[in-house]
Amino acid sequence: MDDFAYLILEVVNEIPKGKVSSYGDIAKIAGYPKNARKVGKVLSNAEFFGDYPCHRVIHSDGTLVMGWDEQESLLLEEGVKLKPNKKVDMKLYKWKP
DNA sequence: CAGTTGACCGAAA
DNA sequence: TTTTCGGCCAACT
Repeated sequence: MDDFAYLILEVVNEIPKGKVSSYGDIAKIAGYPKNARKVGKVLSNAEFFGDYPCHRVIHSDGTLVMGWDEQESLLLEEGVKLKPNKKVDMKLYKWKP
């Protein structure tokens, strides 16, 4: 567990139910605006560190993360509605601190 | 030690 | 609108 991962997980943990955010935004909030890619890596292992709502983190465009199978179901379970094109409605669900 | 890769992003074509 | 490209940085080969 390094400091970077800790910051990321803190931010992710602050996302309220029914809201989502993007990797880039989270990286920015954490203080590492360029490390968006690493955020993905950390979140992939986030479960190992503890229970975090990493499924609430999506692409900046609102599309679900590529290469991830459970995210859609998890979001629906949280109450986040998806458009027919499998995209999250950022207008309503984009989380801004 | 050098080259790829990745749950990415934003701008440009 | 979709595709391409460059940039960023840690981990892996």
